[in-house]
Amino acid sequence: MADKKVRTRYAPSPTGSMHVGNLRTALYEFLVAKSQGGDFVLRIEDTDRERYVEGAVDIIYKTLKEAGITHDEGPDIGGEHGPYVQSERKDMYLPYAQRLIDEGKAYRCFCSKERLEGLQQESVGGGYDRHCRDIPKEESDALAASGAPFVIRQKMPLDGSTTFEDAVYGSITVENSELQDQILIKTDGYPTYNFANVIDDHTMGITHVVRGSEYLSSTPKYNLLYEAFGWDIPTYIHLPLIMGKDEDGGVSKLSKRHGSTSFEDLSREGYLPEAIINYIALLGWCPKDNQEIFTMDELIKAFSIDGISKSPAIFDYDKLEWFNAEYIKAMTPEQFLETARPYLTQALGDSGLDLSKVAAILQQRVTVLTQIPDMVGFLAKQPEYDKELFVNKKSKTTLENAPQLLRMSYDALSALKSWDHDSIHDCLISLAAENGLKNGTVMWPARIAVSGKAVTPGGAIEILEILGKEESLGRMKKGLEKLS
RNA sequence: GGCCCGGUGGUCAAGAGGUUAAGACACUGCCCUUUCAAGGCGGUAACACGAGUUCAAUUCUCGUCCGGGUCACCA
Repeated sequence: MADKKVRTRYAPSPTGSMHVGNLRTALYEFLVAKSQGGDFVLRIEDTDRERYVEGAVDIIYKTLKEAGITHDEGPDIGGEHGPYVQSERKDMYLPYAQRLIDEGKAYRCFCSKERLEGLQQESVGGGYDRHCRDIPKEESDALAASGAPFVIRQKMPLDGSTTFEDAVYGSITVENSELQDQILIKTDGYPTYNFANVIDDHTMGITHVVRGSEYLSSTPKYNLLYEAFGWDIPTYIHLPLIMGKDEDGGVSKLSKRHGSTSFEDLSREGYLPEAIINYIALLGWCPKDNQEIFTMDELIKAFSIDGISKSPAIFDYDKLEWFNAEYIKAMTPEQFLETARPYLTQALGDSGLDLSKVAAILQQRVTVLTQIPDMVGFLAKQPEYDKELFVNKKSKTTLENAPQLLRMSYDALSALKSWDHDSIHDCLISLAAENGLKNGTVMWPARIAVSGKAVTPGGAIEILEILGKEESLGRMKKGLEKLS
């Protein structure tokens, strides 16, 4: 068999923001294709007009773009297999369903929703009873012609079993008796997801179907459809689910109640796209050499299907945060300044402070961008603080010695001609040396006075420098007053 | 409930019939230090259980238990 070019597709429904589970599926589909020199296709599945959300398609484009997952074909860029929006393909599906009816592999079902609901209530897990499966052709045609609403169902085999191969889970067999006569075309004329999926995947030449393992049990239904049409069955790659921790300690498929689970949310909360992608790439897949940090190109090179695991993975915000911090630390100072700028501006406004200096003390300490305003707010406006802050055991400072120490620093700094990092540093360090004190003993009171916080990004020297001489001395003076 | 899938530290995970059962996150100890971080060096912690196969099973088989998924005119 000649090697066909690998083609995968990401087929989201425009129903809102992009969940990390979907994002991860998109990523893997992209990686499956790209790691084998194939194409990655974007297809919008909007057959459910009731759940359609305005603007959701744009979110998909935006998310994919920010995540660095680029498609080769799609609604926005076209391609040879269009249209790429299911609603625009609507007319394609009915003929296929009709063909199955003509071949006796499908039939019209005229049952009302009420009847079907009744069936479900009668027996637990009991589904459709194939009531319309054997309506004679003439009768069916006449009913349809009379305008009676109907759906089209596929005739499932009554006995035997269906087996399929999954690239991750291996061989899976399901008894056909478990399968219902699935609906292909809904009353509104639209195809069901399952049906449209098969038709689209086939007509778009998709070779590898990558999706979450929640589809594992419905895969036989897909295969029966491929078989009914006599089409080649694609390679199935089912992905282990991403789970979230429930409040009661249990776990379940990751969803909104587990917190921020969409790319948008995470991004808004200060996680970098690269970090999100890197993290979810490793949720369910492991490289041969255990590398942790990956660029997208590296992922493409390292990715292989046999590294995909079978067991579900719990989404771990701690690890995501670690990745985020790694990416932040790896930025150039300029890059970090730019990504931090909105947050810095939010906290510091037009305080006139040198943002690049502020960014510099932040870069090694920030793990999530949204922490920034809280971390630097004290620079713009000193918070109220308790004089107890001047007490620090490790630095050997007490309420008794703090006034003198602070006074000492104040005088020395006042005399300083140039106000830059080195000058301040030398000034305070030599002050400590001359008085036989630990550096920390001198630095602690100064830092507290100037910041009003027990914990700050950067030490006394950095904060003094950023604040400038006038503001620094002003704050120190207030500190002295507070101590007296 | 039926069916399907899974089960290595708290989390992500590598692994192989014989290993001191990797690594990362988290937690934690020490060092460094101008607070906090970052960085460096350590530490605690795992093969769900019971049979079987085998000289040898965490690894293969079966059962049990536990967990998850799925059973729509949703996707």
